[in-house]
Amino acid sequence: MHSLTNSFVAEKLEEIATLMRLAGENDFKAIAFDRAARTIEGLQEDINEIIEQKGLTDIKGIGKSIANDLYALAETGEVPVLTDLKKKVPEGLIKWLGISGLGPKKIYKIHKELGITEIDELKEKCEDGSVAKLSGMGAKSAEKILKSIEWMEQFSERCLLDEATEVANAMMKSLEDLEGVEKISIAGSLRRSNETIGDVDILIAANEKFAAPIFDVFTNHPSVTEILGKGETKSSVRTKEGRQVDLRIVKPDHFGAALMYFTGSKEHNVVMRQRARDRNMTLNEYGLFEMDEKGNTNFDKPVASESEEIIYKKLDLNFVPPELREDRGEAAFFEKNEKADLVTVDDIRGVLHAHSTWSDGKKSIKEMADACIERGYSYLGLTDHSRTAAYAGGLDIESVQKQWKEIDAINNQFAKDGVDFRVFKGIESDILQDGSLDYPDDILAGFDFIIASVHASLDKPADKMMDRYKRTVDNKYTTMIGHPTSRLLLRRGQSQVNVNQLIEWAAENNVAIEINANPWRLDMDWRHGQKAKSFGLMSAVCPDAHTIEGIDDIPYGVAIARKAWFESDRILNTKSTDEIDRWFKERR
DNA sequence: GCCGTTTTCGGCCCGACTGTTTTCAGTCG
Repeated sequence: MHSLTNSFVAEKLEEIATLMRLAGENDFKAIAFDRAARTIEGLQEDINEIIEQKGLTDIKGIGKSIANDLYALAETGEVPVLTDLKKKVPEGLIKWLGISGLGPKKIYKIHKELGITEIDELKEKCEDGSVAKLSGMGAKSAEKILKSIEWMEQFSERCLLDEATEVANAMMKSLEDLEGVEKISIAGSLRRSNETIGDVDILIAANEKFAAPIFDVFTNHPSVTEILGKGETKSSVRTKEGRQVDLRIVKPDHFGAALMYFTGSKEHNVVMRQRARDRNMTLNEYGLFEMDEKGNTNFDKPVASESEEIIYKKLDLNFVPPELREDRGEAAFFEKNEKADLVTVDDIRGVLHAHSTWSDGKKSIKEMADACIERGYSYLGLTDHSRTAAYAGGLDIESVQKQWKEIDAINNQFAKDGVDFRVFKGIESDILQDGSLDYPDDILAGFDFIIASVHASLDKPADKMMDRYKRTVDNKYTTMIGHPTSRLLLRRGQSQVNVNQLIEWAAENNVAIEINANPWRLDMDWRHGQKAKSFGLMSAVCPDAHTIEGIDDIPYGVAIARKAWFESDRILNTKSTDEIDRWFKERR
């Protein structure tokens, strides 16, 4: 039997869905695989156990056929249906999906009729007019494809949360005070705080007569390099960063419905529309409308439309925070509960996980501490690299002891000056090959807290990786696990880690798992939030700061913590200095 | 491919926009 991780299985199912679409199969079939992928990704139980107990078909969305595919995957390491699809659909075509304006149907058609599989070939066929000659295509389509390929070659399809936030804020600033703008909001995946963002969506409530001048300001914004489309209700631009920004202007009466609609997620919207239908109503971007027995709808008089709160209310739900709109149990939760008490940026009282010039940080301990004070934080949990991380200037035992003296001196000086601030002695200890920490016990005992992170041998198979983590979590000196999967978004995949299992072990041992707030990481992944919640797992929003600016990544981590359903009392660095000091001491 | 107190077969959420079309398919949120 092959040991699998839930995310690996989800990836396979997603791959099948993508290839099915490209192969021109019934789209509903592909949707079924997509659904199954998402379900397994969000599953709290270990997929291996479910497979062992032959319990896959008990899961909603997984029938006989997909179950058998997964039993085969566990037994042989391969899914027959995927192997077949790979023979049928050339790998090169998957990249074509990134070309805007090209979907699976057209890709399949072009591939079949022109016999090409690579983007370079597609470019040629667009240039020589072959693509334009195909039925349903034309000169404009070919030109659009060429432009989109050009863009793809220059920029990546998606960007990190910090870049999207900056692009959006710059645009919002130039729009929010314009005449006629009654309401303005970011929508889409950025409002939901996804870890990576494709397009930036902005929604404005304004009366029609103001729309044209607002769109003019938008398309003439200094950061705009290309206008992709300009209509009466929607315009799209490309910025110099390579991001697409969509602006929609709706009537003030429709703002709530439109905001809900454009915030998504698609999956959340589907559930909300289904909910509307169950109540003899229909929901679209203009509002929630009554349906009579014959299924006719009176679109002139919405039941609700002006605010999200009232629409949710009419659907018998309390307000669902945007971060949670992913169809992962939010409907069931907000049917019963008024709110989820999610952690906020203002709740964060201290900075845990930061580096100094002692290892690979750019600033001294004192400079980092001062920067924390300036930002209103009460403590700094300093965690330079441990000795095995030689590439990052990891500290040998002698250096550790010297650093402790420096920290003591700094804390004493703060006390003398009447500054209410404390530097905690921490370390980001490498998790060694065998799962042990990087110093002997007598040294480990001298730290206030220890973050244990994997920095080497990232490609070990899942069971080896989990053996390592088991030993680390069992070590009484481990306070927290750092960036559990070692992923770098858009750059490097994740290690084979059974995060569900890790959460159980950590919660049982009173070990926290950090949410690394660096936009490249945002690891642990928010998709494990429900599991973490049900086991009462503690976390901390950690900037992993190597510079002063790095501290300011904390809001991205808070966004992910919210998306992972963390209340403030399960986030360590919402505690006061005394409280967290006590927690560090008492947890052992 | 999945699912079911309207269904074991026939649906599967909804609308705008675009480019190609004389009525619509494909794409995109």
